Amino acid sequence: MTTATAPRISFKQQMLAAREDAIIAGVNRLLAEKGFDAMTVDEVAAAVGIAKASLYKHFPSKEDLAAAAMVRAMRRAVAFLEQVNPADSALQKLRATARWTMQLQLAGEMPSLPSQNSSLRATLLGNRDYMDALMEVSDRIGGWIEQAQADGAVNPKLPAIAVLYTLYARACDPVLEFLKMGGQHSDDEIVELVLSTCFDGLAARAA
Amino acid sequence: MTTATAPRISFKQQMLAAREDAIIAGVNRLLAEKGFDAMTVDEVAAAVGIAKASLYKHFPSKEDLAAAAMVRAMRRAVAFLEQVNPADSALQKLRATARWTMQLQLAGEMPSLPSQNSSLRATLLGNRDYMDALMEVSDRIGGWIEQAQADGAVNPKLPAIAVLYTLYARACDPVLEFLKMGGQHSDDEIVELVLSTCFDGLAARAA
DNA sequence: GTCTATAAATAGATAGAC
DNA sequence: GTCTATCTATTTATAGAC
Repeated sequence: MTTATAPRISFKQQMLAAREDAIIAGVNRLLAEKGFDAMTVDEVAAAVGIAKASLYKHFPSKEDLAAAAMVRAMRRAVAFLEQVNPADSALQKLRATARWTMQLQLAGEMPSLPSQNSSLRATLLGNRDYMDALMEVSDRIGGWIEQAQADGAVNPKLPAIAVLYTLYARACDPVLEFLKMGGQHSDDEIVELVLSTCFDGLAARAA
Repeated sequence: MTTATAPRISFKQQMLAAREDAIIAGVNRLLAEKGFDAMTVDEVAAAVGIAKASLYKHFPSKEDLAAAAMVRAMRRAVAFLEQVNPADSALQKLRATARWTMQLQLAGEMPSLPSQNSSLRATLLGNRDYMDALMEVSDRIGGWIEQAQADGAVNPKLPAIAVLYTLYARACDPVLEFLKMGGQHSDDEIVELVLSTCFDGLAARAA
């Protein structure tokens, strides 16, 4: 068989994958720092230490570049959700997930949501990998939300979809950046403060 | 005296002000729709129905254009705060204010916060009119927050500045847009849902 | 695949006639 | 002040040598 040649191919592929990982990591950081519109391909090339033309050998356009970063971010989210302690309550799982996203944001690694009329949005809606990962994330978190509502840990009167959107929005909450800039609190304190305020709001019973 | 000529001058000035108001209104809407980076001066000119060069007779740069819109938005906020019912409790005043900002956002008239590393940010920090209005807004709301905490209507253990930032952030909360896109709720329902969730979180006592 | 050099398109800003 | 036409710089994207 070809057992002797397989490692060579795999090695090349690993090198390629490693290079592309470095590119995507740079894109991810720039997306978190300044957003898609303000990010330039030149900056990406400079950040990775590669020529701009080489970037275009890997990704056909700026939007595909950003989409690749968003796909990686989504898959990392799936990977996080898969390793959450199954013994935890649904509420604990939700809190752990929200905490993770907030820590990511404070670390400057959370690409901003394409909530605006960005050209990136249409690209993502047509990206199978992204949409699949997004669905996987939404399904898992959605299940926990329903369970938490059944437990009475989250207000059952809230539409589950509204709770899901709220958790997505908190992952990009500018309050984190504001408080960090204030310099009065540690990152952990900021996260716990926003986390508590968020979940206290979700837990409240209707009057 | 010149009482006879004064109306003519005033009329011209009114025309000028009206034109500039139209420009700023267009900028405000575009800022709300796509943000500063994605907004182009050509779009502004097209929206107002004026030549691009004419725009530059009124405002020296794109950033000054956006800054003018942000100043108007801030002054409108001051005007709103000044007409809030003084008989209301501090909590009611805060709720009314947050409700107003959310309604503005759903109406597509809330310019996004310059929270990112936008070049607009430095411009605003150096803009006296903007900073004055921002301080006025922060002082008024900050006073209500402290009063609401004294009343026990807002958790006194939360730093007042964190509450203030939270209210600013809710004015741009993408949850509103998400829920609106879902099409399951009216604008009023969306506002009340997010508003309640927000203030329930702020009201909760520490364990 | 990576590079340098360059094309092609766009955006911010200006010139100059009216 | 408003317009058309243009400039200049930037940006996305590509050509072609190695």
